Amino acid sequence: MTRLDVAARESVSRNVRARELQRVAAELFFAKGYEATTIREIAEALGIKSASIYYHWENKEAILFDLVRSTMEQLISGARALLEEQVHPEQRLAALVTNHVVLHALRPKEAILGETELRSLKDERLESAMRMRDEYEAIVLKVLAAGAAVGKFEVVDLKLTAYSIISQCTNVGIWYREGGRLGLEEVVAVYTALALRAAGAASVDRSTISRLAAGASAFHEACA
Amino acid sequence: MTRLDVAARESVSRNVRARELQRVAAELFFAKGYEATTIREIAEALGIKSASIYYHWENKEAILFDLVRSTMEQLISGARALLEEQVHPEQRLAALVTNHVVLHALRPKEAILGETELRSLKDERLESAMRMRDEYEAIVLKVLAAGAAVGKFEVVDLKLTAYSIISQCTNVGIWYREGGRLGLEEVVAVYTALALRAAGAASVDRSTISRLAAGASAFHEACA
Amino acid sequence: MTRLDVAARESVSRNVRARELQRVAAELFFAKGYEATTIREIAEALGIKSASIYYHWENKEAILFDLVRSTMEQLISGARALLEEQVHPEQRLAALVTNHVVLHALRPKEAILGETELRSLKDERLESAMRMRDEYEAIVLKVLAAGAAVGKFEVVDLKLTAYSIISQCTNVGIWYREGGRLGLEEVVAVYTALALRAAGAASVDRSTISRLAAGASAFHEACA
Amino acid sequence: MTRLDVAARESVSRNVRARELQRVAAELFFAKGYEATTIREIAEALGIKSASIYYHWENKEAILFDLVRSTMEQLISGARALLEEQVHPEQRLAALVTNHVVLHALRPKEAILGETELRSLKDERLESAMRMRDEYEAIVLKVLAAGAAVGKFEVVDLKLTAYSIISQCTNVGIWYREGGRLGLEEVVAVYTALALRAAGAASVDRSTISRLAAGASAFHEACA
DNA sequence: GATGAATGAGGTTTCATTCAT
DNA sequence: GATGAATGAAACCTCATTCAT
Repeated sequence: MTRLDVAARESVSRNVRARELQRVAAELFFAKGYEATTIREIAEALGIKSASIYYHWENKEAILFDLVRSTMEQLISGARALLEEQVHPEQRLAALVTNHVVLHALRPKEAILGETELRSLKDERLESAMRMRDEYEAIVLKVLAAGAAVGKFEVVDLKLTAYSIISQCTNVGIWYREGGRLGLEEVVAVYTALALRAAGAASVDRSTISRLAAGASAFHEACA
Repeated sequence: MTRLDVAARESVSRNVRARELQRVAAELFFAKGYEATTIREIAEALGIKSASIYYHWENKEAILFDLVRSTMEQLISGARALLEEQVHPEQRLAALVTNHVVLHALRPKEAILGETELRSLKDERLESAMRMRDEYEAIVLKVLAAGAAVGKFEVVDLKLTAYSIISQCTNVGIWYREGGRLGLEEVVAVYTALALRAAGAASVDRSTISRLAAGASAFHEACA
Repeated sequence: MTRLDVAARESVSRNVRARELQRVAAELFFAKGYEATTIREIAEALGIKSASIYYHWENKEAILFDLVRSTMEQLISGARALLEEQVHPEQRLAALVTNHVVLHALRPKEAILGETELRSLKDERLESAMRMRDEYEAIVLKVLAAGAAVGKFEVVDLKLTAYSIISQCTNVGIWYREGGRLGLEEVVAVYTALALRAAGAASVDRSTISRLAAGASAFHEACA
Repeated sequence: MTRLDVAARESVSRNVRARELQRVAAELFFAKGYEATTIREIAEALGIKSASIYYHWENKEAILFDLVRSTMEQLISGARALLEEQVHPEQRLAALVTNHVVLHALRPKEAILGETELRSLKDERLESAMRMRDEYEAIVLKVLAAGAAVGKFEVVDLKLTAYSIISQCTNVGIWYREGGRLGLEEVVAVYTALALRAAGAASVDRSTISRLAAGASAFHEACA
């Protein structure tokens, strides 16, 4: 084995550990909340001792922050990627909704932490997370404002509509389960319809939904 | 002073203490979360020692449960009271939205705990709280279903629409502040419009909004 | 029992606890060092659980600081009290030495912590302790300088002589034990002789030593 | 390169590493104390990982012991070397003081550990270190006793005088810095004067001081 | 009604040390 | 020679809760 092989394998194994911990921590944080979850529980779920966690992470808050940051980054970059190919305001809004819904459906536990556990972050980590959240909100607001500006949307209140759309799409993570009553594309279709209604916009046809859902799924599955 | 007078005064002062604690605890639970809030902090905010809390409450969980129960009861009874006078599906949905928005605007800290801190309740208390939540959801679902049945609503998906409406109305507690950009009636108007759009329903006129907002305010202020 | 009685008894019992802890902590810090002493050991020596320590003290550092502060205050106030009655430079220096030696002989474990464990204090507590140490050094320096100014002392180097006298007197705590080879007054006599030699001063007669030793003993025993 | 050359080179590089670690460890132990210093800090200061320390040293205590032993050996062998050439009691005492002061001035951090951190050693290492300390004390006592026996010293108390001289000379390490108010020879002069006064002895002339200081400096610099 | 004092349980984190590579 | 990863032990400290007064 060459030196590079060793380095590569080490890097892989480090990533594997990190991924594993993120999965386990997200599960526990989602189920019990960050504060109610102990480092020991995370370690036990990983099959290691709690002290070993500290070789990889600075402290408990860093674990939460890693999760929040990585999902927020994925949310934002997914939004940007899907928006790039859309021109019409309705399709742009549909793209945003699809991205949001797909991420929250595929990684519900991780994705929701950015909403529910932000208050457990402190100082720089809190600021950093809030900056990302603001960045995402700005993207949504911009799409709504642009559609309203060209007369395609009839928005009751810009900010409140944005909040409503975001919060209703976030909801998907609470109830959606693979193999449930609705397939992922159908869920996307429902939330897109609701969002377009909230924006006072015309609906988009099903083929657009299909295309967007496929794109979003590909993007977010590649991230995992 | 008769025996009864003493009892009455004690009961009143007990209620006063209880109200005070509920206010303080809601504030802290809202700001830091239930798990991150300590009994000592609550006691300090009340100007007493932590041991004294246990004269009034069985334990920490009971404090949370009291808050959750009282706001859920208020939410449900408010909804029933406002619905009683409405006949048309649109007005009935508007009544639900108004009730929800007004309660969350007037008592944001208490009202949101039923969403965010439910998972800290256990056993019977958790079941009891979940039963109330289900009861409230059933009311919303029934209004939506009735409107759809008579062809006044065009609902994409019953359950998802209900969730959407509830979650977007709950949002109001996060940003609404008395004396802010929008007055309470305007906020009600916005959320009613959004909810009617989500339900695929015709809009209601402003005078209805005014009447409902006034009724809901009266109801919930009387509770406080 | 009246209210005042209760308050008095409580205050007494609090002081008793505090005294007890200071004795026990001084013993352990002296024997093993501050860092090597655990809160549990202190608690066990007191017959309580480690958590109980935190009802009385903010943290471990506060225990050390309490010890350091109280002995430094006693050292300084003892020096001031004994100096008040002395006029001649030799007697003033003898008074300083007597005070220092007696305190370190009576409370060796507490007294030495201000030298050996200062570095474990941090921030304000460290600054506060260093301010007291500087204050004490200034007293010694002033006495030496005054004696030199009137030609009664022949000081090789002011600062180094002060350090030497202080450090050799501090030494007493390491070996002196009640009932040992030398009685307290004899020890005072030895260290006074050494200090006067170090300062290039005439010796003082034994009756002065006796008087000073008695005064210092009375003062410091009253403190305990 | 022969086998022996390799061994020699290894031995040299091992010594270089060892010297480096001793310097770094002494610095940290001096600044923060042995207990408060971590193996990781030592490793970081050396630019290696903490696990690597264990290739060179058995454990943390061994690092401290190595430091204590090497400086104590140097203190004792320096004392013996300087005493060899002195005959008169005053000069012999001056030689002891010079040796002590010079070592503590040149290697203050290492030298003081034998006083302050002895209690962190255990079992054989503690006994070994205490034996060396006793050996050194015996040398000082012998010089004092010999001077007193021939009537050149007027000692108040043999043991206490020895302790006083040792402790005041040890002090030099706390405040002396190269390039400060006093040069090394002046410092030696001051402490020699103080020691001779403490012993009730006549002073020695400056040329003796110069000679002793030069000899001690040469000896201890050669050790480094 | 209130609280001083205490405590059991357990939390996060640190640290010296080990060992396979 | 060096280190990544892990760990046992234990440190400090927190907190809900109890109970005698």
